[in-house]
Amino acid sequence: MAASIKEVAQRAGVSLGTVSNVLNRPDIVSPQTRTRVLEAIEELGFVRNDSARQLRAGRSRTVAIVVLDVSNPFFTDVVRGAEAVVEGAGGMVVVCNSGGDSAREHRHLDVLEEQRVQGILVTPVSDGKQPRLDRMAKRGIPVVLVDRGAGLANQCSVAVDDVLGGRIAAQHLAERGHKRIAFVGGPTSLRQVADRLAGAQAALSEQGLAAPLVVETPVLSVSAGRQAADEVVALPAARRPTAIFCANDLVALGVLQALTAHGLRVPDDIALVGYDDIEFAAGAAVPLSSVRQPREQLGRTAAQLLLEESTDGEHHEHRHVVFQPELAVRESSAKKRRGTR
Amino acid sequence: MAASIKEVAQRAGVSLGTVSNVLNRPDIVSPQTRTRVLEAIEELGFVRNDSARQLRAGRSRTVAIVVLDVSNPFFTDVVRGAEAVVEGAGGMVVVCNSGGDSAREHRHLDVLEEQRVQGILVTPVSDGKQPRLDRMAKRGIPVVLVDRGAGLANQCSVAVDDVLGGRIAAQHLAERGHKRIAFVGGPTSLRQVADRLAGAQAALSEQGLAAPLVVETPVLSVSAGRQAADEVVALPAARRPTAIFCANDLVALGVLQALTAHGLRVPDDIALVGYDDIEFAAGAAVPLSSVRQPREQLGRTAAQLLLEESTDGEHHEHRHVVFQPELAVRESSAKKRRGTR
DNA sequence: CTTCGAACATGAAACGTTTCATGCGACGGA
DNA sequence: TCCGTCGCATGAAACGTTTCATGTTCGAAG
Repeated sequence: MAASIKEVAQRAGVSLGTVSNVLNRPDIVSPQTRTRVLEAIEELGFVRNDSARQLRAGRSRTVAIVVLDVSNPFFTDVVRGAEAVVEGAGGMVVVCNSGGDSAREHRHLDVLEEQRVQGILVTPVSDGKQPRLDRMAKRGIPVVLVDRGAGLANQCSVAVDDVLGGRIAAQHLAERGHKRIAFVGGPTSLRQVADRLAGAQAALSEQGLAAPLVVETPVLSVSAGRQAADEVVALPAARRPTAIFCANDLVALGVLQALTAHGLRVPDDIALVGYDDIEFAAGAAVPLSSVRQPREQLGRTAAQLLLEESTDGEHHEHRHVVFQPELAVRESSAKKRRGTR
Repeated sequence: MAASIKEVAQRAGVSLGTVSNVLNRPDIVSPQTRTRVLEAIEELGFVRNDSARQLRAGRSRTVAIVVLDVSNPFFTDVVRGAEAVVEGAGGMVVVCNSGGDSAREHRHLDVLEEQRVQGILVTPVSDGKQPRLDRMAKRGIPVVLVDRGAGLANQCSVAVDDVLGGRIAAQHLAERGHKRIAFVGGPTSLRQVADRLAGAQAALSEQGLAAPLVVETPVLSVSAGRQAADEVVALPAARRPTAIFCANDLVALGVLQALTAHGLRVPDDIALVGYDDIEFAAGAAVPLSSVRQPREQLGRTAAQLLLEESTDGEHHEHRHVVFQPELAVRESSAKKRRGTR
């Protein structure tokens, strides 16, 4: 069905090698032959067979990114960043979705390995050691870890400093004059949640403030946030926090809704800071202050590291890049707290 | 670097063809030879070269999906649906992101064609005729259009009936006793918006109700919704609608925020229905009624049509499947309007 | 003891490229 | 006139599989 180089050669009345030259080094073939070949290609609707090309060449121009969840805006932004870099370098990105399922991740990696992709950006499902990935690294397939396992020896990695993020948020609230601050989010078994909490605790203790009241939620969702806020509201006024730092914007939105429903005003009665700066944070009823991660940047850098490693080959020095989050200050934490308490 | 079948054969002391048999039809090779080969594979860390396999076999087990926007939950759900079906059939899905950019779409399709993928699910950037896609169809690459161009002759397609969606929403509000209903959304040059509006208009006219007040927005966003709601609120009470149907949930959320800010209660003063049933619709301050599209189903069906076409080959009858949206009724439109006016 | 078939294993051909050493004119300089 | 070069085209080899017609061996049936 599909025409091959051979048929093109025949039709153009040239040899097979010449057609290949037209395709790959058009400058070394005479203009007239070239146009003749190009015409033949056009007429036959010839499309290069990438399998054959790759088989011969040994290398591919495809970079894969295996994400935990295609529907998570964090990853989609990372993907966009990676695309920008890879396409800029003439390559192509394919996105694979592990969906947090270890078996699917495994299957994806298998296939990608068989495809001999140029390299893989991956946020592995499990956080620990990765013999699988080590093996690939050893085999010469560049792997860059995204938002995971900074510090492993066999791969480059990019990540965002969640401890710092928690610190920034808490510091901001402290500067605004808040003394009783709560942390809402969970489960703390998630590294991200634990880090953000740790950062907040550290910042508060440095400022000489009391440790935050921690309201742990089972998941990071709007409704979990609402329930947690109900608990907070139920506290006697004297012990009620004047500010809440949420582990994530979904939780923060839930908290915001519940507070509003109870007649408490944000930020006057209780200030609020979220995390992730999702699209809805700025669009919330009270625009939400939120810790922003440089998501596209993360993807761009990951892709750059990958391409570097791909070029360097053998003697590549693995690097671990850690980005700093920053705070987007909006109305939910805008005002200075007047007076003490 | 990477071991080949030949080396495996050598190490296992068998012929090259036998190794291939172990890989592809393990049953026809004796257990002892098989284990010997498998051991060799293990020891050498052999990984099949898919390029060679595909070159020889001529066909691929990869299905591509080219989406308009990876960060749009609509598409990510479609992707998940397609993945379920394709992986169930032993294939693999790769996701490509055109980002609404025609040139990128083109490049993606080029590459996919070169890769000889099994088929392509695509929501083309431009809505009209697609000589490009026709060409692929002619060449025998199955293409299924997603949410576009139902009615074109050369491809299968799946879509959701937006006219019906608009109709359902308006009907629901009419049943709740609303007489003055507004439509907020735009630009109406978007087919989706126009269809939803048309459906709403049809339903209202059938019910003998006045045509809806149309507040056109420049885009479908939260802030556009807020602005539109400001306009509505500014109307004299006698002309103010008692219900608003929004072209999309983002707009509806904006409207909800603005109404609340103006002291109007939802649904008591004004009822609200959105479209898309995004995750935040149920989690909004007032849980939002919304027209839900069967997004995963869309992806599943698209993938099924693709696989069918792939199997049928020549004499395949293109099909156009249109799904019906349904209304998720929540608090924002829950109550019956008491009395007339 | 021969013959047949079953059960496996074998090796060469083919898939469509890219690459590279080689061929072939023509042209300019000695 | 001859040689060296330059510019371009050529064709065969190689990439790693799968497939298929062809061996080979062994045991059972005649």
